[in-house]
Amino acid sequence: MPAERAAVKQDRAIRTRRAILEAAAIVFEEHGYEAAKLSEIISRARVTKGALYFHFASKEELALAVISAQFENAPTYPSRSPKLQELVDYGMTLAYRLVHDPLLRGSVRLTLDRGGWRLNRSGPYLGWSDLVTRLLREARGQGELLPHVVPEDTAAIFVGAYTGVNMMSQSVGSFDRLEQQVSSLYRHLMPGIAVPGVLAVLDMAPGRGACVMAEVERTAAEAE
Amino acid sequence: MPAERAAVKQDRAIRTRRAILEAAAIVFEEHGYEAAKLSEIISRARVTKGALYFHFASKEELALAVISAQFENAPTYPSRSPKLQELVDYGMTLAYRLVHDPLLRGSVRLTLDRGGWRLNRSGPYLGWSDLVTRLLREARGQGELLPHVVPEDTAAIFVGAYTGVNMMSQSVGSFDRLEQQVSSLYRHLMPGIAVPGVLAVLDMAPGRGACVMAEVERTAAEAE
Amino acid sequence: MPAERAAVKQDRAIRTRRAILEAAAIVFEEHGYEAAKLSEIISRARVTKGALYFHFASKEELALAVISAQFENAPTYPSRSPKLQELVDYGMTLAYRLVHDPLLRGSVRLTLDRGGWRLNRSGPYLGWSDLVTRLLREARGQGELLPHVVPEDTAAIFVGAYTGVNMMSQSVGSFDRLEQQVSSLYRHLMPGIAVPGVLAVLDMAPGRGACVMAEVERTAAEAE
Amino acid sequence: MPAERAAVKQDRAIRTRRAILEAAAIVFEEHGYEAAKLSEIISRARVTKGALYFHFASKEELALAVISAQFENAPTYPSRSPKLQELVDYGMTLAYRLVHDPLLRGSVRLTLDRGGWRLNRSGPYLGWSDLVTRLLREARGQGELLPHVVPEDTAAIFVGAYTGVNMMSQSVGSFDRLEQQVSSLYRHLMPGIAVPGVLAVLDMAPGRGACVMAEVERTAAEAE
DNA sequence: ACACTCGGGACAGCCCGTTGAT
DNA sequence: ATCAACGGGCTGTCCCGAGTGT
Repeated sequence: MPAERAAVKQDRAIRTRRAILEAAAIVFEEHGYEAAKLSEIISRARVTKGALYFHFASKEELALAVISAQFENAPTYPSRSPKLQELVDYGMTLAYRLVHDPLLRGSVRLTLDRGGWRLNRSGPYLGWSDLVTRLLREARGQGELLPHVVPEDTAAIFVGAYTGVNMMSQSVGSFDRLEQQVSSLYRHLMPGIAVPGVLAVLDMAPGRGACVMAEVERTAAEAE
Repeated sequence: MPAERAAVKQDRAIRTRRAILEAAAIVFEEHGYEAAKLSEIISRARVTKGALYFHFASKEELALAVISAQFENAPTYPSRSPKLQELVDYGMTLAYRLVHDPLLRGSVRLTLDRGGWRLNRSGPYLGWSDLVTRLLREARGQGELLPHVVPEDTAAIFVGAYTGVNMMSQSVGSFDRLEQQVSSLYRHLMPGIAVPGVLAVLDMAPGRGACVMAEVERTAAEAE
Repeated sequence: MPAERAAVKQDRAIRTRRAILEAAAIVFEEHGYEAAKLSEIISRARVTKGALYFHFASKEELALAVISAQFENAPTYPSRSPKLQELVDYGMTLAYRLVHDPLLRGSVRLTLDRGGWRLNRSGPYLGWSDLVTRLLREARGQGELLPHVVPEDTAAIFVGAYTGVNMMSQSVGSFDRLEQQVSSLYRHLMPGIAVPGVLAVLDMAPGRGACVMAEVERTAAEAE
Repeated sequence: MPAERAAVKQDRAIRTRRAILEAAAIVFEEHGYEAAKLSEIISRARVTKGALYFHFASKEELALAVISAQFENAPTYPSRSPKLQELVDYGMTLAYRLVHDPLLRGSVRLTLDRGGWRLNRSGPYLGWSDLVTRLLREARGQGELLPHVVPEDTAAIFVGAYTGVNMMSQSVGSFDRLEQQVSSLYRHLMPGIAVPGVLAVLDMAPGRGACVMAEVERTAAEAE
């Protein structure tokens, strides 16, 4: 049966592809795009150059594959009553995922390395800035923001600061503390953004990321 | 006069060295350490490989020279009455210098690329974190900080956020707006740090960097 | 059949590897290790640098491969009744092989260039000195040596003199006369080593090398 | 006084030249011509590149200067009654000088490295072979040689063997034993060359070199 | 379809032996 | 006798495709 045969073949192929992708993510994350060597990737993935070349036509394509692999399992977050809580949830969840998913880390590193921020608007990637801007606009509509806040500007600060904290965390090596640092970042930024009433009810604890992820998975399981 | 002769000789050499350094800073800033090619540096500096090798023994040494070149003309800031104003001044001045000094930009990029944050503590460089921590401690001594602020943690957030905003600014290309964005960052962070009385008197305007630099140069000229 | 698959692929690879090895031997022999240029080797072997890099990771590894390639087809000599005849046979055969095998010449040149004599004791190579010493000890046991001969010392002289004659022969360019010169060396040295009775029956003629080699190959063919 | 000043200058210049020459000899001896680096020579001689190029126009000229520096203080040996004793004296003296004069060692190494044996006939260098051949011819004229000896052939063996023993001695590191090994070489070769009557009276002891050198210097001092 | 061995060019960085401006 | 600059060229090795097998 051709279908079955194809399935069998794809099975092994998929495992190989997955191994290459993960190894690539790690190496890209560690050295950046240019400094990453294919040879290290293949030795880490226990495959030969031929295998890699079969799945990915070039180094660049491999990098793009790493970047876009993340979107396949990106979670969708539930709505929250103070809209700003969604903003917090997004950041905390991202921190949680960054700590646990090397592929996502590689993806982020590549995104920062190559072409910088502009390219992120293109492709399937909508851009954090746009997302944050939208959330802030909605929060503004519900009267959660202090009067002087301009959504676009604050979004830019937000994204920049988040990225910087993430980078620093990785560089310092205290990567396991990323969630705490992101939490701390929120606590530093929110007083300048949110009205007191909202600020008081926001949950910005370090464990928030894990909490939300668990909830998301639970609802996903129920839906099925 | 031997001194004069040496001066004459060093004159051209120093110009060459300077040219190499600036070209290197630009290229390093643009591509990062690994991806930067010596050939581009020398073509941009209008020198030959031999000239480069005469002044710098290796690519790494060149990078280190770019990094440390910044400390030679680092300004010293005057004390301020609200201690937090010094923190603002430091950041705003840095932003001002980043915009106007390509060498400094290259230095920062290299500092982020190579070895990350840890290495900065070694050498003559005390590390931004340490500096910020010190300033915060002094501010705490003068009752300028909100009670829940922990200097070390806040310093980490500060440095990370600043770096991220800087990076994003460069990537987006709207580098001329860096001072405004840094100013914006301060306005977002300070409400979570400073007591209201101090917050009201802090000058965090985008022009603050240029203002302080002018003052520094004026006093330097007077001292001489 | 996996063996066959490997054989097919290796076939071309082996030819390439062989070509590189021989070209390298010639170039190394001509210029010595340091002065030898990889570019000359690859142009002489009609391969590209990629091919070379696939088979040998570095210039040094290539040199080591040339050195050790000689041991793979080193012949084993039959025992002789006057033990000293074996000593003669060894030297004459070596001369014969040196004339006809460029790989062996390269190997010898490299052995002399790099690290000198000491390194040869390590690895699979026991060292000419040890071999000669052993043969002399056996000859002593059979009463073939003059009383004042000390095996170790004589072996050192032997090896040194042999090497020097070989070198000179190559340098002068009259390399085709190597066998005659080695023969002459033996005729000069043996009277100071062997007892008259043995000296009279030793075959030290220039053709001895070819003669022994033919015998060795004949027995090898029979064994198979 | 200009003459005196000039003399002073020459004095320093000569010392510099001498220092360069000795450093070059050591480096050339250690690495051979191609592998020797000018940078190592100048650092060892404590001079700058400019100084080197003031005295020697190129690396090759420096090498040639090292080679020919040896002839300036080459001793002239007295005649001996058995002519073969002169041959021994020549070799033993050379061994003595090799051990004590790094410049001579460098010269020999260069002579072997570059162009090999042929070039030695050209230039001011007459060639060991010719010298040995002449001595042997004279010995033949006085009936000191065994009947089957052919001066040219024996000279070739002699020179080759001597060179080889020297090389080996240096490689092994037991360079202090060179005189003993050369002595041993003579003892091995002479029985195949000299008639018994002469062989009995030849002085081939290891101390012979020092002995002859002392004699030479004594007569040189007397002549003056 | 999937995988691997083998080979192809192209530079990058390094560093070396050399000359001009003084 | 110096400092500064030159440009050639070597080794390493990287990213890739052609050819072959399972």
